[in-house]
Amino acid sequence: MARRGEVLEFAVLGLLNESPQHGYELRKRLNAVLGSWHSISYGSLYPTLRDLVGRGLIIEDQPAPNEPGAKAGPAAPALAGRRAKIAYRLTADGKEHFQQLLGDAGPAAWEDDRFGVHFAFFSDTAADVRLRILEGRRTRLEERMATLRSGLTRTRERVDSYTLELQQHGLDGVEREVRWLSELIATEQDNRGPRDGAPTNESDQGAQRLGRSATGNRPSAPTAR
Amino acid sequence: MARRGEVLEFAVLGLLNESPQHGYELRKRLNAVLGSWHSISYGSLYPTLRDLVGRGLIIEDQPAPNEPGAKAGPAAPALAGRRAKIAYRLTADGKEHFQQLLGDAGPAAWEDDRFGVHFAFFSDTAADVRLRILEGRRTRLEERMATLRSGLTRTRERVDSYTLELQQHGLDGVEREVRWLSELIATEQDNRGPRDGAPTNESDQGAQRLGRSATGNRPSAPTAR
DNA sequence: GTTAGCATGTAAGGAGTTACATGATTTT
DNA sequence: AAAATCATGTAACTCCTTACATGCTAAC
Repeated sequence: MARRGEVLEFAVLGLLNESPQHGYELRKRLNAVLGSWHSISYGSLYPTLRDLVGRGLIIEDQPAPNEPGAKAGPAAPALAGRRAKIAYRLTADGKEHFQQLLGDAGPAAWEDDRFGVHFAFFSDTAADVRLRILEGRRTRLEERMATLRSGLTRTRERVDSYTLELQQHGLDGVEREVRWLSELIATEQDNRGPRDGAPTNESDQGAQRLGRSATGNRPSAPTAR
Repeated sequence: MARRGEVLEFAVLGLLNESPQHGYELRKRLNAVLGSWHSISYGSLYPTLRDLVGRGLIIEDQPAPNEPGAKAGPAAPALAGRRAKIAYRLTADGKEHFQQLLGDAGPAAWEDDRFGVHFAFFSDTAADVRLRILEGRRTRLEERMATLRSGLTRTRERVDSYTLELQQHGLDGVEREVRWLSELIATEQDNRGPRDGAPTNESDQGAQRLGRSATGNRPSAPTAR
């Protein structure tokens, strides 16, 4: 069944949940959401869209041509013609499916590849789910930190300096990630702190002031060090 | 021609350049060298080995049945039998090819995927090549930093806080990477500073004291170094 | 004498990319 | 009218993983 990439699928549903769009537009937004690292290509996007259509999660919204002539319609100005833009939007099933994905706070949500997408749609995610994902992610990274650290103390003096440097740099990176998550978690807890567990409303506050105050990194001028 | 992954191939050649090994061992070392992130599977490794054999870069060294090949193991296993371990080692061609890969300081060497492997074998790399790779890498990342920054100032206030936070975090990460590279570059230049351009010897000093002195991150004692 | 771990391999397929092919719209 | 850019799509291929299949050796 072609089982197209789950991350890509999730991201597409999320973007279409915000507003209907056509493929070309979608791709650009996608590359922003999924980070600057790996950029999705059309050869990947369009088959995914077709797959989602096939499963009834999205539908193609062909902006009504003047004459729905399948082939030979005369090109009316603006948005008619034989090869019009295809705007995709979520079906009811698609919305439901997306909400279900959003609600998933299980281990899958804090894997390396998945976490980014989940985070990208945190504004649409329930506060408690956000918190559990952040904490799960942090635990996962703390485990990795422990592994890296023991690896480092074991191999110290046994490998050359560059390898050591690389491993240390990797460890530093993970530590930085953990600090970041801890800040986010603290912010989340602060914001729901006094008000107790009751969620205020659907897309609640809490995202409004993730002030990047005393982070520790980025001390002053960014480039001119 | 099956053109197996270039990174994997490079790493295998590099490890076999250090010492002949068999596949199982190789895989573990590989996962250390390539970082904890993506771990190579046998389904990937063995075909690569076969490919390298086919191209005459490595050969299979089947240890003679009742002659143990001086295995430096916990105990001395008398290994015999029809299905013995296959130790791979570089041929003359393989050594030459690896040296050629090591000498490449071109753009390919500072791509995301390639840089790590190049760095892992820096001890075997000429000092000037090291420097050019580090500087190229830094330039690449500075470009990315600029892109991210302009993206951030453009979209600020237009996207939700979580997306912003994610983008800012990504930018911070790249900045950190650039600082790291700058330190490494400074160290490299210090070490060859007085002595001018003449390389001292094959696997020269310079890697010996990459002191992670005043890095700025890792404020206190991480492991008790 | 059976479990656990070492060791080598293969077949199928997943997740994407590149390169190509085409057409529509806007800008110069 | 040419060029650039927007827009959609396909075929072939790459690189890697999963799951399987096999057999050897050490330890309990």
